[in-house]
Amino acid sequence: MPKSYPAPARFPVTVDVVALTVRDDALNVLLITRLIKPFRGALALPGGFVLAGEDLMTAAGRELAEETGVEQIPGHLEQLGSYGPPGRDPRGDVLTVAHLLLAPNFPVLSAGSDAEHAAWYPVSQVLDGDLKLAFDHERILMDALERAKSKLEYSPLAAAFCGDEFTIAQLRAVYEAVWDTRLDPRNFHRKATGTPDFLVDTGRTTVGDTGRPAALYRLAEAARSSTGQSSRTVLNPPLMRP
Amino acid sequence: MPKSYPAPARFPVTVDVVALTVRDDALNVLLITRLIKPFRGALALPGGFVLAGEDLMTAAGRELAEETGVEQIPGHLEQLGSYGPPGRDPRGDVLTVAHLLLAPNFPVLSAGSDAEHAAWYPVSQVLDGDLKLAFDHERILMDALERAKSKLEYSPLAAAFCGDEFTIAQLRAVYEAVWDTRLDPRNFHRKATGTPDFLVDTGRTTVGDTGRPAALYRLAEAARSSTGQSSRTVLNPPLMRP
DNA sequence: GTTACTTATCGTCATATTGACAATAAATAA
DNA sequence: TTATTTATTGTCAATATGACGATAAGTAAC
Repeated sequence: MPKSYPAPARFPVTVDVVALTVRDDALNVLLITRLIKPFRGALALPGGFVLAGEDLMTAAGRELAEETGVEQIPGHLEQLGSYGPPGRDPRGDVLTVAHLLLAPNFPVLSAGSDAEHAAWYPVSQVLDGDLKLAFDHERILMDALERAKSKLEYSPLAAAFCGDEFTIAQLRAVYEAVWDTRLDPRNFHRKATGTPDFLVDTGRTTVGDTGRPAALYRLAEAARSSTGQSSRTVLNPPLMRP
Repeated sequence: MPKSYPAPARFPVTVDVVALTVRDDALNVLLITRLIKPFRGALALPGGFVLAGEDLMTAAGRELAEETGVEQIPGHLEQLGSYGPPGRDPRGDVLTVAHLLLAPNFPVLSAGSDAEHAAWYPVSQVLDGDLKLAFDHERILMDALERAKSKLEYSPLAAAFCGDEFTIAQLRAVYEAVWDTRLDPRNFHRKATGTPDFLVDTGRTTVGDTGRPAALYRLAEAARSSTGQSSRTVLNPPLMRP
């Protein structure tokens, strides 16, 4: 690619992770409290520098692991987009590749005193302006939210917020939290169970809860293989926001 | 974001552009013939190094201009995604931020002998294996194609392939070329003209062509403002692939 | 045990959208 | 004037959606 004349500038490259989950029927995002120089004490997305020879997705997973203590990537991780370099880090031109993690509510390591403390925060607090984020992380979060919302429309990725098995109501709660709307339980049930290649009935049901036991479903195999960036829609027709 | 221990590696960063257009009812991609070291003589996506202090989108537009001679960005440019660093460039770890351009059929500069020669190539030739691309550019192209296909479903971006004014048939030809399918002209007409905030009738028509003159439309103002990455769907309900 | 309550699931119906295809409109070509 | 071509308007059945009634199957209260 180089012509020859422009000096191939080199940039520090970081990966950031917008980790989303649903806790208490509300969408939450994982944030760390910065302990060092720029924006010290402020909240920020977890992330860090990409190491030489390291894959972007790997780096994102590693940073997530370092700052939360999770062993395996606990949900669906995908690339969101790249930001910068200019004007986003007071230390200079830093390019960041943001990632999106959709995961079940996993516990974050209660870090020791000198590690950056990670915790879940309701997204609504950021939207309301109650929480300020460092760098351009608020913008990245906004892009992540829009991505997550639209992903739920055309892909089976809502299930990434649930465990391996889940009820239709739990799946609906995910849609309601991410979209910040209420959905009719009966119509949602019809749509979710009626969409081909989406859910399979495990035959088992919940027990002990109040109300009628709910059937437990899992993602269909066809929906599980939605790996790379360029996976074809599975939800057809899509499940659109009201 | 840095802990302190891992040395913040710096990477050369390039931008690549997957420029797509419709020529003779077929989807084409802009490729350059490499004149230098790695993959010399092979076809590749236009692109080049990001300069210090330069914005990614700006860099993509600049590289496109340098290699085709276009003055202004001739269509819709958006970020596609980032690739690498490891294992994609024999010269070392290079991170590339791929971009997607959807544009009308614009003429490329017939470059002099020592400049990299850019030209349109039917995408089908790449898909058929008749053309081999340098680096991981084939994979990037595949991702771009899937992105373009899905963009046409829920955004008004098909119009980016047309000029300022266009007929319904021209718009349909875009969908047919990108999706590689045939669409019923009558149903398409109904859908395109019936979708709110999509098209506005200019009142004028084509002249001189064979057959009945067609009404000329332009993009509605609401659809024009679909700028950033996170623009909300305009086509609602979407126009899905068959 | 019954009865009340709660959540899950099935059913109904009007409306909107889609796909298939007939018919008409308005130009050019013969 | 007639044939040909492309554009545009309709029709109709099948499908999907939104609103909401009714039933099922548990737990909680008495």
